[in-house]
Amino acid sequence: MPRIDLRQRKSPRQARSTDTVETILAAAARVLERESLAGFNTNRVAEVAGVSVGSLYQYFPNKSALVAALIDRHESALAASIESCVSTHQDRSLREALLALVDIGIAQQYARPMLAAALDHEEARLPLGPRLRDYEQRIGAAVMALLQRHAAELAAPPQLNDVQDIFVIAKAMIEADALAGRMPSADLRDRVARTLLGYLTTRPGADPRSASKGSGA
Amino acid sequence: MPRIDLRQRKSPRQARSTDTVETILAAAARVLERESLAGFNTNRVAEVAGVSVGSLYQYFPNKSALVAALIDRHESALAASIESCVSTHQDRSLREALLALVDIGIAQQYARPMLAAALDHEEARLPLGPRLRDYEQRIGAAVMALLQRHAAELAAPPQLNDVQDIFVIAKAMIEADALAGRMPSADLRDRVARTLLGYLTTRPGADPRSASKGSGA
DNA sequence: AAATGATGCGAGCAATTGCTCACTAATTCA
DNA sequence: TGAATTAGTGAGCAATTGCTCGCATCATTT
Repeated sequence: MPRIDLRQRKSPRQARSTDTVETILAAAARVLERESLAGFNTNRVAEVAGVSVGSLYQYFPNKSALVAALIDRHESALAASIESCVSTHQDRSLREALLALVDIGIAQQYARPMLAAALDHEEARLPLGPRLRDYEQRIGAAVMALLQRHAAELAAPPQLNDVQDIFVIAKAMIEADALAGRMPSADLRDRVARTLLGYLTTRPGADPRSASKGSGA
Repeated sequence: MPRIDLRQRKSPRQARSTDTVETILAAAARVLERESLAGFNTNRVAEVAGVSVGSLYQYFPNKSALVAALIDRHESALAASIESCVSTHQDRSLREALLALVDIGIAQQYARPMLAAALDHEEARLPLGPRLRDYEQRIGAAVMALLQRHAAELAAPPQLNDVQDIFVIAKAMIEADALAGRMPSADLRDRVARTLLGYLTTRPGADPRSASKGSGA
């Protein structure tokens, strides 16, 4: 399984090749969301794109690079949305800002649930380049800024840990909802926001009993 | 891609064939956790098991059925653990019971993180049979019983929704932690328990502002 | 118009895959 | 003992896969 190299093979110099790359990526997304990873192969992508395999391999060195490009776009768009959202909701309450962030996640997941899930899974297994790290860092910074702006309402000063937890919790709840039904549950955004708020505003040792026990079965 | 049938092809009648099935399943688990789904193929599984492909296909009708069997065992064990845990912690505090449940999840995820993640992913895509539904139902009933025992401490009477959310949240947080590092973070169980408690004991409309808005971007 | 390069094509190779089938070996039963 | 049943084998087929390469077609520059 030669899954090592990642970068785009060649940059399109003419307008029509840019279109080709775009068509290929769109087709890749469609194949990935319809057939999942099992049916995702370069021949099929080329066929759906109405392009020859040769053209595909002119711009992407291998199959993984195609997926990587998809992930890159997805993550880039997410980072931009979140940064914009955080700055737009600067003087809103923490709850409102969180709700807005949750809405972004819902929009991303519900737009193409299968695609999002597939990309998510591949993201964990692929050797993500510095670009991806950068997006994640930007997202982390934006959310951290939001938390610091509302530090007074928090149970503890915001840590990097908190940002990651928030992200994981929201993503999981939304993904579960998205994979279960075609439409988002009516109370999804409130449930997620409530969970996040509970996480952020509850003191570490809320319950007096068994506060410092460590060994369990 | 003929991925339709699922059931075991033949039941072992002699002792040695039982061993063979066991060996095959163990090898399947090892291959799945080491090579992920990409490198998971029946020839490789048979090779690792030290058995011929023919023997493999005598008990499992196809590749998917192998994975399904793995999922079945995994889920069965989880259901048993949870039922046992809930009944063991009958007269403990809600927090202690939740911590114990979280410990079960941590144990399952950290024992074989890659395997757990792979099975998790396949579980969503495979046509899970009635057996799986049964396990999930048992888990749901056990957790629901726990919640009802502590209904007084809850913000609202426990719903099926709550059980699912709890499950999703805990699983996601643990999985994220497991995929990040080799050892569980020191504060993982507390963070998860805190999140779950926050979820359960926070009133739906905690923040007075923007309680009943539905449409967002 | 001619030269140069960028873009696109698609047959098809080498490798891998899921899986079958004709067969042998072990076990159980009579 | 010897048939009948169960278990195990592995070469290899048919299909699919990722990917290359020689060649045709376009666009741009001179």
